[in-house]
Amino acid sequence: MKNNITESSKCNAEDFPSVDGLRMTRQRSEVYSVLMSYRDHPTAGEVFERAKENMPTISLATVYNCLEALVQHGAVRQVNFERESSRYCPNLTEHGHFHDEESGKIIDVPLKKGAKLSDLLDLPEGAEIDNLEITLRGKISNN
Amino acid sequence: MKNNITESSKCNAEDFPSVDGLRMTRQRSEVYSVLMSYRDHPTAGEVFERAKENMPTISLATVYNCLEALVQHGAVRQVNFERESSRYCPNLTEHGHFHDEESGKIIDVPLKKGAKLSDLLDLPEGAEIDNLEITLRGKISNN
DNA sequence: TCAATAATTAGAATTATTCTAAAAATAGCT
DNA sequence: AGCTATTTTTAGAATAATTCTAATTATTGA
Ligand SMILES: [Mn+2]
Ligand SMILES: [Mn+2]
Ligand SMILES: [Zn+2]
Ligand SMILES: [Zn+2]
Repeated sequence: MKNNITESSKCNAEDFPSVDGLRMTRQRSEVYSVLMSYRDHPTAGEVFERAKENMPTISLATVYNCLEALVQHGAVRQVNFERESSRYCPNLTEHGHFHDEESGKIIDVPLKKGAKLSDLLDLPEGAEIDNLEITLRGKISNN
Repeated sequence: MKNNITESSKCNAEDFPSVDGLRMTRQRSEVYSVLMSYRDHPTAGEVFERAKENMPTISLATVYNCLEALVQHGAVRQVNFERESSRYCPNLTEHGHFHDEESGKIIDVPLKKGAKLSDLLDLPEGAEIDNLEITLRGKISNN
């Protein structure tokens, strides 16, 4: 029952009126609410399909523009798996992504609190990390 | 003076005659030696340019085919940065990649020996990891 | 030697994304 | 409110990395 969006738990664009220094147009608000409501990792095309339900006139170019604006303002994250189309993630906590090969699902993988990256990696001398991406692929053996 | 390929240290295709269960054609051998000689992270296009120096008739389609075969047989690794073209890595030890925003260079980041991924990540119950990709972007402050 | 299979090749096709340029919306004045 | 500058949206064209197609060439192994 985790992360299951019921009809009554769905949000509307007006529930997300502002993102820091970004002018909130109707389209940006709609795209943002699509991501905040269904908390999965849709592609731009999937965001487009969902956004059209509420706003049938929105264009794919605008969805790309809105996603870019939201990413640049740190409101959502862009995640990439191999060469597949980019996906967009509403979870702003530090986390990686596990791609389940069986179900195709993408699962957020939280970074353990207090864990330091430098415990795992031999970082280059003087490296200042602006961005970290951790991607896992595999299966979930449920028995 | 690390990882500097001098003229005399360059290798030729015949220095890499075999990769486990993969039929070693002239083209595959050439592509493989390009990767093993210059130990950086070239794109398919860059591999193509380098391979043509020794084998002017090789085609880009073949370079893509060879790279795919080498990746599938675990002889080289494919690495992706955001939506850029794929790059190919000859380093088979477990490591991540640091993309230096200033120089554009890609630096291998070794995993510390003995470090466990589960110390850093809250992996999903029963996750069997087939593939791990760690990508870092940032600057190197040298002072 | 001779089929069967696999690899290479040039060029066409695909597809996610970006670009272009015109229309619409918005913001900041007066 | 009107006016103007700026930003955003939009449809459709363009781009570019990669994959596909179908013909040719190379290799295997009976
Ligand atoms: Mn998938
Ligand atoms: Mn770069
Ligand atoms: Zn996520
Ligand atoms: Zn590498």
